[in-house]
Amino acid sequence: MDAHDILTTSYLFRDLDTELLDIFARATVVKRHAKGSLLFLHQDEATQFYVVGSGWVKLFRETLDGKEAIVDVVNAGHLLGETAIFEQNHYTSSAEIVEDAVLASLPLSLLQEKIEADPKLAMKLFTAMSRFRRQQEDELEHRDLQTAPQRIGCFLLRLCDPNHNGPVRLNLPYDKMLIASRLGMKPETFSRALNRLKEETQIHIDGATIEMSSIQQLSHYSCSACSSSYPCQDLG
Amino acid sequence: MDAHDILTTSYLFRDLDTELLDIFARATVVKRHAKGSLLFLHQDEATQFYVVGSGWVKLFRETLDGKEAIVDVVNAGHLLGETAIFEQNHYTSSAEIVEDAVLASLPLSLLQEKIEADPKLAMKLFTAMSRFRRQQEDELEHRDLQTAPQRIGCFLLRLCDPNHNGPVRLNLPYDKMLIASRLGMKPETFSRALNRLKEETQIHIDGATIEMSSIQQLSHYSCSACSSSYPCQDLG
DNA sequence: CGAGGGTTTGAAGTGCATCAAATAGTGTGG
DNA sequence: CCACACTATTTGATGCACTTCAAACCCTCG
Repeated sequence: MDAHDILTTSYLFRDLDTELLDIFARATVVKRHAKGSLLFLHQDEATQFYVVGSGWVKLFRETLDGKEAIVDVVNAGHLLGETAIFEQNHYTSSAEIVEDAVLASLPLSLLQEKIEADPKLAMKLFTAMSRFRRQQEDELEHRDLQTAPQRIGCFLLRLCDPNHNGPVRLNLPYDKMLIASRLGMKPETFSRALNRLKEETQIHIDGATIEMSSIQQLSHYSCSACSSSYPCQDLG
Repeated sequence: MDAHDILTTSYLFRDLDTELLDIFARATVVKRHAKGSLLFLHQDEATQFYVVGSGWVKLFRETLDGKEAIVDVVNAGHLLGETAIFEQNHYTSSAEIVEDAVLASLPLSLLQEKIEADPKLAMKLFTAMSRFRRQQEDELEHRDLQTAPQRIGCFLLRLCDPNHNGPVRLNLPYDKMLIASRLGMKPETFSRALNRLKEETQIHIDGATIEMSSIQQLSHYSCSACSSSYPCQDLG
């Protein structure tokens, strides 16, 4: 995958004028990152932002007493660190590679310059930020109103293609431990909640493989405790 | 308070070119809203956005089974409904007046038109969105990592002037019931947590009045369980 | 004064966390 | 290919924080 390919997986760079896209592509460095490596730290000085080409990256913050809160876990097509533009060039969270990843890195200064010059690009970044904001609101609502098994159900639904009909079979995208903290629970709770979900919805779970006879089986269970109805995820 | 006055309480319109500000001011309608009235509903078609001149407005969402999650409770200087621009002109939450309010209302179409034309205005909106996004991240972290009394302490700290030295005396800005759900807890829990906070920090509470000998008294207690150190709030 | 909501208090329940230990998986060197 | 070391996951027992349900108290406002 070259710079072009990775950039255009992100909404921000899709459908951009060829010249502008080329400018970004030429300023891009594509690099492989091993699982476990740290990309940047909360409150570090920021010069680069990233587009995920493949793999998974965890965004998190730590308190003084060593506890960590996960902000998000993202994969291909997502932006990392771009918000530092609006925060005096400091990252707003730490980022760690949790599954071997290929990342495109670009200078923040270039993004800053171009969004000020190109309203179309600015609107795209607005859309991306807005989408993330909405996701955060959903997340907050879920923590308030959904039970642990419902949150897992919701997480699984977001892995599905909402237009798919009939039986679904899917794999958990990363460690159960990580999914647990992504959903704001402990590994033990996750394990038990998954069992409860299995009992209460009749879906089939074997290790990291999930099978269900239909999406409705889950959405009925999880989405009743949410203000938006399925599919609630970002499309496109 | 006329349109100009209200608009310039918001970061979005402050330091704007006089001509542009005038265009917005002429399109503004200022209206008084009584406590209890609904401003708009989640997923309603949106044509207007608002700037709060005075009073308090609750942003919330409801699930099918009647539970509600509070997104935010805002006062003077805050924007309402402006994000509908990026959501196909639909509001992303409901809004209810919780303390008699004066609101300036403006057409979304005008905002849309002007941010596409004026990069400076666009950058201001970016800053406002970014600030809100950060606040949401903090909120999520707090729900994860802080206890109920710590969250109340954090809430109180955000009502203080961080540069103030010595004894502080302040009033709760709205109903305890509402503060409770703003912080994601039940009224009973709030009441008990407030007592616990009193015991554990030696601050003085009488009805809606809070007194403490210094800000440190609280920040030491609440901010130890948070990734950002006091003052964590948005300045300016 | 009395009605009605806001607030507090008490008693009991629920869900998730914690601590501890067993089990399953994975990768390593022999 | 096996045994070991190490990590991920599961299970059990117990504890704590917040919720729920119920009732009292308080405050305000007609």
